[in-house]
Amino acid sequence: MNLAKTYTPNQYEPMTYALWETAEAFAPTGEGRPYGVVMPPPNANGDLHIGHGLDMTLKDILVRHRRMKGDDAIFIPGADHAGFETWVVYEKKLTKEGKNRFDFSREQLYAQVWDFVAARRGDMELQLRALGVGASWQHSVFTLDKKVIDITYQTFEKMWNDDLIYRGERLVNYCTEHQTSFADIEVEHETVKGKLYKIAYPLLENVGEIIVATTRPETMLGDTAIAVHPDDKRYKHLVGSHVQLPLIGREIKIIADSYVDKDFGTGAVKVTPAHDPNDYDMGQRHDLDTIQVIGTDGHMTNEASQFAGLDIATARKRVLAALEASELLRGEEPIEHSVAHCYKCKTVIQPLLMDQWFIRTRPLADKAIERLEAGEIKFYPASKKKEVVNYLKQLRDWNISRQIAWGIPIPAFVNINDSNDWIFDTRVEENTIIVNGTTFKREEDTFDTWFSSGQWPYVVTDALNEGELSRFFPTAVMETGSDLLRQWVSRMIMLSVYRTNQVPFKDVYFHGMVNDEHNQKMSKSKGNVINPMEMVSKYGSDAFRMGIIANRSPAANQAFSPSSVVAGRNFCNKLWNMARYIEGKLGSAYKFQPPKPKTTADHWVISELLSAADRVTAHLDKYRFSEASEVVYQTIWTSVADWYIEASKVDTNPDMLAWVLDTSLKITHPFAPFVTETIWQALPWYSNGTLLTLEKWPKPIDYSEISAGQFEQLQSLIGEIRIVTGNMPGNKKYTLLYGVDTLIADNTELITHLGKLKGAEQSENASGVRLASYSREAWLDIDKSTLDEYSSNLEIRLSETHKEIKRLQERLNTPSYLDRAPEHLVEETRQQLAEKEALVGRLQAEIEVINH
RNA sequence: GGGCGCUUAGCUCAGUUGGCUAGAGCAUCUCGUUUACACCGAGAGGGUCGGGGGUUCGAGUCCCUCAGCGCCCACCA
Repeated sequence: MNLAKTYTPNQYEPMTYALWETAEAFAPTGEGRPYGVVMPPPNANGDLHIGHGLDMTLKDILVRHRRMKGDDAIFIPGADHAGFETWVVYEKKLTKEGKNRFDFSREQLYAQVWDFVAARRGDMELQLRALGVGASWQHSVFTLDKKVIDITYQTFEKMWNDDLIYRGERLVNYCTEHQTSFADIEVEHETVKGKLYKIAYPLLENVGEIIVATTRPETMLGDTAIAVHPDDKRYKHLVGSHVQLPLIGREIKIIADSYVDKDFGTGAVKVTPAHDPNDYDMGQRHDLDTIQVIGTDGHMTNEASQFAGLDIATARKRVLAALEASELLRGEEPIEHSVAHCYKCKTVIQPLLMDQWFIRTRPLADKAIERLEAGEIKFYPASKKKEVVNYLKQLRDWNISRQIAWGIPIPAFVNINDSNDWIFDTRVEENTIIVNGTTFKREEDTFDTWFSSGQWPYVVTDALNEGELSRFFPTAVMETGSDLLRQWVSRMIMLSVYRTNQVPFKDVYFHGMVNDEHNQKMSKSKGNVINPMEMVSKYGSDAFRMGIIANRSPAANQAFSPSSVVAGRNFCNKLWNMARYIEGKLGSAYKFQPPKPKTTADHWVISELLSAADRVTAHLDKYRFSEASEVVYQTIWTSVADWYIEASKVDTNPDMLAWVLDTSLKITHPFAPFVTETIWQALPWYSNGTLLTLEKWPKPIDYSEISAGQFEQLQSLIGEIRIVTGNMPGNKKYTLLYGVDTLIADNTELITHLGKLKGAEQSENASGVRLASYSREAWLDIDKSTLDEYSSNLEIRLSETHKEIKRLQERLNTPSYLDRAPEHLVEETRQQLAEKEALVGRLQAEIEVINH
């Protein structure tokens, strides 16, 4: 025997993967319809989390299935430099070593992080292999590979020339902790409890004061106006006059702007264009000065006069104290409001005025919306399409500058004598360049990671250069987490339409978040994080794969249930043992031959397996992963193991057994690649130097539907026998007695075995329990003492059957049902009624026999 | 403030365009060690599909409404 008693995954998985990899089994063949899937590149510096486990499994199932169906299939892997994410990790490391980013040049930092990531990248890739991800490793792309940078630069240049890029001073989201700006989407808004302070500003031309309300008193130092609503009667007469800015003494104007809400606070608002987006907009409208009082280090600037150098929190306290001392603080009240935070360190985001690079998104978004509305991409679930469109409709310009070293440098240089004179140039390794006699200095910032990742599908397939993999663009499907809908998917669509005039993928499937087993979000602080690699080493990769896709629907945040992984583990063992049984029956000298079905079970199992193969394909083509794996699980366990293998013990057909296992392995392979390949390799009549993963999906073979139907009749007879004898104590065995019945007569051994009977005999005058659900005559020779218990059971069945008959009759007596329901349903109802009526007859006869 | 989604067996969830006795895994109970498998086999119990109303011949499925829960978006100082 080549197969051990129990399947121990850890023992086989690495070897099996090595076999695939050595054979380059996951490289595209160039034959068949191209089916390309790109991997959302995992962070090269990180470990895979449970979400990756789901994400990778889903894509791997699709690709393996399509490959077996004969497509030219490829799963293109990648690794992400994860700009900001990795930068944060590396900066922590520097801090631990007592250093900081200012100790090094940009080049030095870049080189250090490169080495840091290179050392870790292999771990992530090993973990992907452990999950059984069948990726074409020779085509792996790192997000800082030359070809990625080249295309990113091309796109930037094209946008520059198309006037889609601009550099400008704008209010950006800035994290003073990480000292970099963020795109709007990278900022988390959180409702916090704060205070609304009321501050009096003395009027200059008039007597009295005007009171404003603010949650950020320290920014008053940078106020350049007071705004009121133009229709506000309370203040109308003051518009155009001036107030004196407390603590600073600056004279500022009162302006009218319809942005102001008359009913909020005092109806008057201080305007700080340098530190608030709305104020910035008002500043633009009214041509106000911008005075920056908070610096990029999170401390007050020199503009803050006596508060200069203080951090924000201290400045706030001091400002409030100073106002109080001047008797200008007119109260405070608690308020709940939404505040932007850094998604990584939770520091409050400062809106700061900075020179940054922006993409004009409107033209890009509009084109993307056109394509989406034309239905060029199918969304699973469909509701997500609206979400993307809505997002694109309100999208504002995209800040792509990041003040970190770990990323793709922005290829732009500025004239050292004219800060508005920028040129595009890719010589980013130079600090300065001379063009036409003028010296230009390099931009220090790098690109937002999502600017390059947003180009991923056409970059990795070399679609712009008509490379080796360009036939896979647009890719077949993008499968990713619904959290990336805006951040990534929307940008891929925009950028792809812009660069290639094509949508980047035909389908998008979103999976949801994987929560813990009590449906709580996994988090380090809660301590409920489940590590996929631990699950893999405990239960096996296949078990994990089957467990994590079970009972899951698209885009829903759902619990991870370890019991499903246990079920997956048990399933793998079941399959393994089925193979062991068949191995024992066939022997190692067996030569594979096309099967000739003989028994009813043979015909039936062919029909079951072929139907399962079709249903799996139909489900997977619609991304119904749970349903597809459910078909495999039930077919293998119930139809094949419980029915067919048991039946085959009575009448063994070696070629059938070999075909049944062959087909079972094939339909299971996309879901549980390791155990199926391991079995395939262990059985010489299959492997013979081949790989299961490169085998084709099962093809139909001939069988008789009539014979298959006869097996179903036998199943219902056996089912009835089991119902009668199922819960009876002891080992007493009964004999089946039957009338003239060739089906039973031809299958007495089968019925005896599966029904655990003493035997089956033909009898003219049978007595005992008549098996009511079998349409012809069959009895069990049950003795009087057990009959009584059974007869109460019969009464229940009789009354239930009467109820069903009543229901069916009511339906058939409803004229509108007969008129409006489809013909075949009405016919079905009639047949059911006839069957139930016949059953009632048999049940009544049985009860009479027992009672006499 | 806006948008989306969820509520089905003790637990975690399926249920494809409305079709008739609502399914799975795990858990529970009974019986069973038949030489592939106790990570097993056979059988059983358990749900008025969150409440209410409507459309329809027919509703877990479509519509309205109420209640509870969750997620996402958002520049009210």
